Amino acid sequence: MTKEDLIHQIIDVLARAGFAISDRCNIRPRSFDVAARKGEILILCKALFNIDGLNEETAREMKYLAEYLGGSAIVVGAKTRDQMLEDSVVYMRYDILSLNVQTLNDYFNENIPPLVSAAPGGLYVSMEGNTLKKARIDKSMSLGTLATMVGVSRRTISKYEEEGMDASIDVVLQLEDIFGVELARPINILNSYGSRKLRKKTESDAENQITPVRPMPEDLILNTISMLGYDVLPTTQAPFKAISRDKSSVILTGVSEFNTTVIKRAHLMSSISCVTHTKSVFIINGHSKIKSVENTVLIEKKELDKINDSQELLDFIEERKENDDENKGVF
Amino acid sequence: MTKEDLIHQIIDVLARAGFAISDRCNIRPRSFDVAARKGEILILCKALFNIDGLNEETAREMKYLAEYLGGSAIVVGAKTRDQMLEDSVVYMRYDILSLNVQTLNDYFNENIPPLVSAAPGGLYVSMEGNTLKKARIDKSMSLGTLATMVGVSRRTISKYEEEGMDASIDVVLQLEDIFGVELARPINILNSYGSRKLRKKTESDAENQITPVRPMPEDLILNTISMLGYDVLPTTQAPFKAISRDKSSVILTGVSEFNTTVIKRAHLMSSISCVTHTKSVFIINGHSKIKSVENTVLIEKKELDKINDSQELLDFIEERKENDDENKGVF
DNA sequence: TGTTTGAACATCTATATATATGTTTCTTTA
DNA sequence: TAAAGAAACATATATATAGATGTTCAAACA
Repeated sequence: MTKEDLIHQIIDVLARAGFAISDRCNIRPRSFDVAARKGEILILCKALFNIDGLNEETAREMKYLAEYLGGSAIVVGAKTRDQMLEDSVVYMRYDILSLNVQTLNDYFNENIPPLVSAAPGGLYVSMEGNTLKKARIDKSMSLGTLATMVGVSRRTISKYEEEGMDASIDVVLQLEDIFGVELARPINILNSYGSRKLRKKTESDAENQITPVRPMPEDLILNTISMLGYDVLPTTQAPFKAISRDKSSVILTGVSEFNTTVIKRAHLMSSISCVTHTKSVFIINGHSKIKSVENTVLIEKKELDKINDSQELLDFIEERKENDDENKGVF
Repeated sequence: MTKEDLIHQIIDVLARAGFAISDRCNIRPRSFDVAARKGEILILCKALFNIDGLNEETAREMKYLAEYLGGSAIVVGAKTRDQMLEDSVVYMRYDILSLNVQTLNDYFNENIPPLVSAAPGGLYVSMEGNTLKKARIDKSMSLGTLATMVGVSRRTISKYEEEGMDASIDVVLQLEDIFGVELARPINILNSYGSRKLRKKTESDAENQITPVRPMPEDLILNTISMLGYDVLPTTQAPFKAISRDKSSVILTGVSEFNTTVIKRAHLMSSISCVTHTKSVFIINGHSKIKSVENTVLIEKKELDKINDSQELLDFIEERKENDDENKGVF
């Protein structure tokens, strides 16, 4: 089968589904091969015998055109690397959904959407987490019991339920068998959100818009520092909570209650601040038993609230550091 | 060798190179393991026995921290998948440069930068294109001759010279042998621009800033349309030059001289515009022998210049289409 | 100070992608 | 209209990455 045959098959499938189909795009440079419309549905379709032949620039252009024309970009092909594309499986190429003619036909003429997507590691099925959880609880089954039954870890079942992980095909079949309900989430060819990663990003964006995150006490403190005239750059995986900077200085900024780990963190921050040539401050939400750890200055929230601008903060830091040096010496 | 051993070795290497080294970061969540400074150089370093263990979020955080602290993020490890990391080779993991301890030591203590990078397809070396071209021309050798000598295609040699492609190791060795000059471009661990793809993007950005692209006649015509009040979205791989849209309509917009392919293009645009529910216009830079092709309206640049706003353009299109329908009928 | 919880790592597997190039097909030029 | 030139395609190869999970070690909790 050549690309030529492919195009004829694609046109045949879409025509039978009632699509109006444009002439073939034979002009170079080209991205898609045909456009097709049925009602509100517009498809820009590229045919490639080997879907790996799609190149990045072409993919970008197809997405771009689809966006501005209000349609969907897809690739229809026959093989990838050394194997044929499987029926009912979708593949992603530069974030463009790719499938074979049979799967296209099932979708538009038989009303059977694909259920399986190819991803690094193999073929996976996306499940309805709520349905699974409900079914499991209805049968009063624990995570552990179910996990053992289908041969995966407890953590994995838990992730299926919160839709944080796709499952392999045999696991889904077993689960559907156990509960007698459909769990597989059909894949919409027309508005594909691409990979799970992109899907997650899109979803969390949507969630953020709906339910504004309730600010934590620590965020309020960072906000206070920001009010003093600092750029506050929050971190998620560092020994400090943020990097605060203004024109003249950069400050590693820790924030927390006073607990046993504060001193450990403050030590580490001191060490890092020496190397990074920054200042180091730890804001304590509540009472602090000590005033500084090496060159990390500990400031209680009450004290911070009395400070009005960045210069006052710098003065406060310098003063406390000097006093402490006199009292305790440098470690 | 464990991660523990690795960290000690890294610290040893950096200490011998005269770096000041921070305490180890043992606190969770963590991204980097140690920070190290020497003069203006600041390194955030993570140790991983298997560099594949780096996860995306950690990589993002390391780049973020490095950027705001004015330093470089690197991963030092020992293996990837089932093989050891090779000496003098750098690997990319989520766009963070990764290497083994030996390569790190060569760089900072022996002043030997790595030359080879791992990429899909194998190991590659980046060459100085100008040096190669100069050497080849000095020996008055043609692309074809040289290509045959090292066993690659003419096109490939050409791409090496314009630095659009990296070469495999044996090719570089042969070339250096033939010309007796060093061609390999040393890799800077500290400001790595990541993959070739990223590098190209950065370079072309820089070029665009320095030498503003001279506008082509076709761009000027698109500009004219933009002046009429349209959003003009240029395309690079479509049978039309742009999609122009305002509040009420979307227009597939072709632009070129009048030549033999114009009619072919206009036909295709007509077909696509039917399917995409858009209008279709072809601006002719010069004289046009015909006024329309199916529902694609051909407009000479002179005519376009007389039009003052988007409504006038729409009227013009409708009028010409109707006239033509009467004269020639719909194809 | 144990105990529990969860992050970090190492590891396995199969897919996705970048480099490289020969062949085919379209476009342009003489 | 034929020849030259340029895309597009198919394909080979090895790396990069996502899903999945057991083990280890640090944090949080009682």
